[in-house]
Amino acid sequence: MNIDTVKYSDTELKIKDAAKYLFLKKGFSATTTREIAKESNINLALLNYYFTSKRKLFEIIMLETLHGFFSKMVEVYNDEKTTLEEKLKLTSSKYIDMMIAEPHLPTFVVNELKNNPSSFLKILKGKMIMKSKLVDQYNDGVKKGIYKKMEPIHFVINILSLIVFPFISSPIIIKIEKLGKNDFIEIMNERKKLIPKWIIQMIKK
Amino acid sequence: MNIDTVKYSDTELKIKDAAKYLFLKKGFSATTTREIAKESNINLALLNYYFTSKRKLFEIIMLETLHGFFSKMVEVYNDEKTTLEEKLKLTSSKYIDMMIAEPHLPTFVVNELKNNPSSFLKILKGKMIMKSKLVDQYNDGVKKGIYKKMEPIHFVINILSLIVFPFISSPIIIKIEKLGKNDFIEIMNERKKLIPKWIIQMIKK
DNA sequence: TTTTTTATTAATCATTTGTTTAATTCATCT
DNA sequence: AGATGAATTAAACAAATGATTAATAAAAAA
Repeated sequence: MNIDTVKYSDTELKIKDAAKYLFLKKGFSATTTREIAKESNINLALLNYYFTSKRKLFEIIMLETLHGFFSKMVEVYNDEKTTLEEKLKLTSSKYIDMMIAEPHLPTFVVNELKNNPSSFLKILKGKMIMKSKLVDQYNDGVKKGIYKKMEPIHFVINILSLIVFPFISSPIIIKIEKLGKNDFIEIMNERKKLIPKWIIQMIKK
Repeated sequence: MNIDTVKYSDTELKIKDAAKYLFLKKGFSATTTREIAKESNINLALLNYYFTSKRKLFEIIMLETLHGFFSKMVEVYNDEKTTLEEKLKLTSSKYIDMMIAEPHLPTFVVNELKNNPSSFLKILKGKMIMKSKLVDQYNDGVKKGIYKKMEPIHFVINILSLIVFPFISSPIIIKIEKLGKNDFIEIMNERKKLIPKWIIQMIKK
């Protein structure tokens, strides 16, 4: 059964939404089943009735969330029609929007992959990042002599770092700069245009 | 009482070490007092005898850890004698070494600052990052026309992103590239030299 | 040595927490 | 309407967990 096509009843969706909200915000251990029940306005027993256990419910949410997070990236990275620079603009823009909308997403993803790295494989079966069109295009640029040669892994790491890390460290940034939430969002929106430029400068000869 | 000069007895140190190990690895909620007792070979009651509560113990470890993490950065950033480029090399090198030695450190720091952002202020009283010598030197470069103008906050964010994020996402990198632990460390060591170059390229006109 | 304070231990308490049970309500089908 | 199965509920269970107690051992002070 495909992860996108699973159908859920009304109550199941209420539970899942509340659970996702809490799991993303506080993590697995710090979230109690009673909290989930309260947040979703359902009876405590329904959680186990529909999802068997807290752990199972968590697993479902985790896989869905990770899938959503990475599939978007892979889509953009493997687009045959766009140039390298366009791909950079698209990923920056899409991911920054995504994380503005769901601020707890990046820390959740990072924590879960730390606790359960192999779940990553379930998500990315066949979907390649290191053999993506983006990496091809970078390698082509190296051959043509317009880009500096470096291990493609650094190239990919750097893109993700510049996009994702500011959100992971948002509390620090907000404190250091004494920002409001909207100030922070504005700065992140600036980065949509800046990151592609920076990356290009980093690799250009 | 200064955070560096607090003295602890033998038993207290055993408890603190075990607790730090577990808290960094699994976080506050997922760590039980019985685990800490077992890991440190002390009687369960001694935890409360010396540290009153699990929460108090955690607070102590969190503050010490955050302090250690940021004070090193501030030191380097405010050194009057080193150039901007030297500061970049030094931070990259120091931080990458630090995180190779303590792989759980960055996620812990990030999670704790998310859960308790104001603890950051207790740590950084008076220690400035945005008004550091590093930022001064960058601004000077802009005035002299050798560096591109951008908000200094981006400059600081980018440095930290390139240094820290790869460690936070190490499980992903290891899976994607099918690396062993030592391969990963090698790649991170490469970055000690690369990151300063990248940053310079990003800001140079 | 005797006394007093400190450190350590095993046992226990009181909550919390994940899960289950048994009863009840609701919807669907005949 | 009555029967059948699914959905929902309140109550309870069992295990885990943070914390405390009261007794003992060790160390320090007298």
